[in-house]
Amino acid sequence: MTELFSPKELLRCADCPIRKRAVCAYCEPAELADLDAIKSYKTFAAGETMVWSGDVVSHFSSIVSGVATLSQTLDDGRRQMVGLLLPSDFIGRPGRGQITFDVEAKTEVTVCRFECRPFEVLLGKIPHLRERLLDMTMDDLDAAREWMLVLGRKTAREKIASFLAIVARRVLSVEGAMPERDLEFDVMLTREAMADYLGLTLETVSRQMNALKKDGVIVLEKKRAIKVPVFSRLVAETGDDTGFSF
Amino acid sequence: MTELFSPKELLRCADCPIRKRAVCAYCEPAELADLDAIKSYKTFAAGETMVWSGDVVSHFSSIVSGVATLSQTLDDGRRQMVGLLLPSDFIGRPGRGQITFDVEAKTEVTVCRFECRPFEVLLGKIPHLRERLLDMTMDDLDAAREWMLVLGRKTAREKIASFLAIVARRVLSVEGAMPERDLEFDVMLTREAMADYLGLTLETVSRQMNALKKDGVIVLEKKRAIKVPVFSRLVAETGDDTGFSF
DNA sequence: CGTGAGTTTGAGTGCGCTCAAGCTTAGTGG
DNA sequence: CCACTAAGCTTGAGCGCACTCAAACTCACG
Repeated sequence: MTELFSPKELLRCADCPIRKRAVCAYCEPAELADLDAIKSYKTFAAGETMVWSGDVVSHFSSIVSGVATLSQTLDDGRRQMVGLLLPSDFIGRPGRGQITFDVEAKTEVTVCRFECRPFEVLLGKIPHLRERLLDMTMDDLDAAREWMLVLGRKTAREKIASFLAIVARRVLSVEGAMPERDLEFDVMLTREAMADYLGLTLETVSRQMNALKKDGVIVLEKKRAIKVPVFSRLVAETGDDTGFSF
Repeated sequence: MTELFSPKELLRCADCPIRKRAVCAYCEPAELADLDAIKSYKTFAAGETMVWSGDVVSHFSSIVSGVATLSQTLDDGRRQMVGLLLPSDFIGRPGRGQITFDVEAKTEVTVCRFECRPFEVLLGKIPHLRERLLDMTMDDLDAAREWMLVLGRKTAREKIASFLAIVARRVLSVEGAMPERDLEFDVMLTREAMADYLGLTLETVSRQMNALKKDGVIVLEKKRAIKVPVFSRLVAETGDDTGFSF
C-alpha cells in the first residue's frame, strides 16, 4: 500500500497495479491504447491539497498509490469527510468542470490522470469506459449511503468500530482474501481525520479507540497500526451484522 | 405533485410528466419506442413498502408521481433514510439483482417500470440511456455527500433548515423557477420520517420546527404545509451559504 | 536535546435523547 | 351530527453522551 511507485515503471498499462479495478478495468487492449495516449502521472506530497473546492479542474485522475480524502468545510470551520480515496478510485466528474469538494493527499499520492476534454471524448467512444465509470459511481453511492447510516444513527464507539471494519475490508481486499483472525493493517489517517470522517471530535476518537483497546477488541501497536485479533468481535461492535459492501 | 395520474393517460411517453428528467430524458423518439415497448405502470398506496431490503427485484422503476423513501434499519430499530425519491427519480441498480434498502411509498406513488433483463439489454443498445443513468447516479452521489455534511456536522436547528431548503428547491424546481419570497410547499413526510432523514428523534424535529416558526423563519399552516416568507432567511439558518446542488 | 505535530487524559457543560403526558386532526360508524 | 378512535404532533422534565476547553504526554526529526 505504502510502497512508492516510480512513474517511469508505470508507463505500460499492462503492468499497472490498479489495472483490474480502475476506470479502465473493462477496457480491451486496443481501447487501453487510446487511454494510454492521453495519460500522465503526477505525484503529490502527504498533506498537499490536490484540488480545492470550487476549482475548475483540468484533469480526471485515478489513484495509483496512496490515500486521499474528499471533504467539505463549513464557513465556521466544521469539516466533514465525504469520501475516502484508495488506489483505483476515480477523482472528478465528467460532464461538469467544477469540483465541489476538497481533495487532500493524506499520504504521498500518485495519480494516473487524463485531461478532461480528451477523456470525455473517449467516454463517448469507448462503451467499456462509461460502463465501468457507472459501476464505480454506483459503488460510491452505495458506500455513501452505508456511511449515512453510520453518521446519522451510530454511537461514537460504533462509529469507530464501523470505520475500522470498513478500512480493514477495503485495505485487505486489495491484497486478496480477508482472514478472520489476526488482521493487521494501517489506518492511514490522523485522529483528526478520523473525526472528520465520522462526525466526531478528535478527543472522542482517541477515547473510543483506547476503550476498544482496553476491551481487547483491537491491539494498538504504533498509534496507526491496528491489529484485530478476532474480526467478528470488531464487527459485533459496529451495531449491525449486515456488514458493508465495500 | 399530488394530483393522481390514471395509467391509461400515460401510455404515450410524449405526454409523460417526467419525460425531460427521468432516465429516458436523453432518448430520441426512436429510442423511446424501444422503452415504451417494455414499460408498464404500477401504483402503490401511501404507506406501502414497495421493496424490502434484500429482495431480488424484478423491475427497475422511475417515479412518475408521489414521494418515496430509501432507508436502512439497524437490528435494534434505529433507522436512517438514505434517499428521498421524487418524480423522475430512478429505483434499482442495473447489473445487480438485489436491493439493499427498503423503499417505501410515503404518498400514493405511481411508477413507470421495466423488467430488469430487457432494460439491461436496452442499456447496452441505447447510449443515451446509459449516459442519463450515469448523470443521475452522479447527481445522487453529490446529493448523498451534501447530506453527509448535514448528518455529521450540523446542529438540530441547522438540520431542519437544511432539510426544508432542500425540499423547497427540489419540489419547486420541478414546477419551474424558484421565487425568493413567499414560497409555499408541502413537506410530504411525517415528523418521524423527517427525523429518520436527519438523524434526529421526532421530538427534536417537532421542537425545532416550532422554534423556527416562533422566530418567523417559517409559517406553519397545516403541520405539513410550509410557507417561507424570505428564502434567504431560511438558508441563513442552514449553517452554510453555499446552498445545495439539488 | 529541542521542537512541533499528533495523541492522550481530565473536568465540566450542554445539546439532543428518553420517557411520559397531553393535544390535534382526520376518519369511522352509530 | 357527534362520539369514538388512532395516528400524528406538541410539550415538559431529567439524563447522559459527546463536546469544549485545557494541560500533559509521545515520538519522529532536526
